Amino acid sequence: MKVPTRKLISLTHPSLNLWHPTIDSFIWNNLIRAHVQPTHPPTRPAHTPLSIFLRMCFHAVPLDFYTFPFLLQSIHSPQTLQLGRSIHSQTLIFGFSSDSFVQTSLISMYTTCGDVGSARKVFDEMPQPDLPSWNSIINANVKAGLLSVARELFVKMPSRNVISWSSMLDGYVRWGQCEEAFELFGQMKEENKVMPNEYTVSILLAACEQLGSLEHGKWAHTHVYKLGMEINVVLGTSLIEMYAKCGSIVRARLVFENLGPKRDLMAWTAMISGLAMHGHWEDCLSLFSNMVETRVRPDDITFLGVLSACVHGGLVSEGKAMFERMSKEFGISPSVQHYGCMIDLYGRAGLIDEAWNLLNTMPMEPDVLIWGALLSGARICGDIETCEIALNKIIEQDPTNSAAYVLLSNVYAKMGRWKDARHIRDLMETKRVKKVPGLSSIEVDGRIH
DNA sequence: TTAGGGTTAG
Repeated sequence: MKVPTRKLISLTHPSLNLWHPTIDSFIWNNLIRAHVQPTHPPTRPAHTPLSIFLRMCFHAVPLDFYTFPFLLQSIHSPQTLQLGRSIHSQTLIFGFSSDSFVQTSLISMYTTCGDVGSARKVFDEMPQPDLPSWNSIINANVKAGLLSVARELFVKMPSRNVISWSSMLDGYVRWGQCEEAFELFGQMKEENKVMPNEYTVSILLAACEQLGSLEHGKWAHTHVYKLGMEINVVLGTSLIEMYAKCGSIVRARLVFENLGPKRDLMAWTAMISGLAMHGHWEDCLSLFSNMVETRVRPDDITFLGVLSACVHGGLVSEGKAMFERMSKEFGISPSVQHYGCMIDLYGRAGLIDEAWNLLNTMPMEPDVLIWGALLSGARICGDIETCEIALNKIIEQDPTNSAAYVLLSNVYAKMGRWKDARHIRDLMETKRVKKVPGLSSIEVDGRIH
């Protein structure tokens, strides 16, 4: 049946006042879809999926079975949960609530909003859930860490495909139960009904990475060949990561080289971070240059790798240059971690003034790691005043950090400030007595300052 | 010509 077309009322929607005389559901659905996907570079569009949907209703364009799955894709954070609920009720009003595509979209919407309970309600109301719905509800429980519920559903489902197995495996790996993951993978192979794919192996590699076990990693890698899989960029990135984290930078590099022109931002970044992790700062920096030459744009994570290589190599001027290029050349505003790297870099080089200068320009509140980096720099070059300030900040932000109390008390002793030293010792005693969670740090801070 | 489950860097 042909969907009837509707005239667009131009006045109500200036920028949708296309010269087309008619616009039908198909176009409206795709207009919604187009607005769900983020644009490059990010813009502030004049319309949102919701506003388009509302106008669609206003113009009495008939909704169809595609409309809600698209619209629901725009709800993907806990902040938008209320809106998601309203859309859910609209599916009931418009009579699409018993469509399995709409229902699965609702389950996944509630999952991304962190509301497993509602996801489960939708699922439980389905008389005959199909495979995507089962997979979707398993995924909801996996994301929420409800592994036993996920497993229960996994066992109960009438049929399983590779996604079902991968989701369950992912749950175990995600929540640190790697042994269970390997066991389940064994079961998957034993049953031999469903073949593992690139997704499955990626998850398995994440498990190896978590265990830091090169043996497991090599074993998983052999599966890639046994299964006749092509190493795509995602799988390649997982392999690079795994080898780097399991201690074999040589194997990581080999995988990286074999990826050839398929290399994307993720693959480059994994290799760059791996080299940084292994202290190969020269290779790391030259790889970064290659990346830029290849016209792959680095992002904030890439720079974390590059900067940490500079920290480990003690490359102050290179680090400084990279830090500047990051915002000037690539438009990436440094995060607290980037500042942390730089302050660490300056600190280790004994450039406490430089570290202070940078710290003072930070647009965000320096965190414990920043103060910690400044502290270790100050300790190296014996800048006792900076030590005192940093330690007070650390205690202020992390009142349970007993090492900081001891250090601060020592600092005061060294400065001859015996009263202050005593005071910090007392404070620590008090803290030990009142080791009750919820005792606010303000009490402690109040006495320090 | 449009739709719903799973993977990668910290």
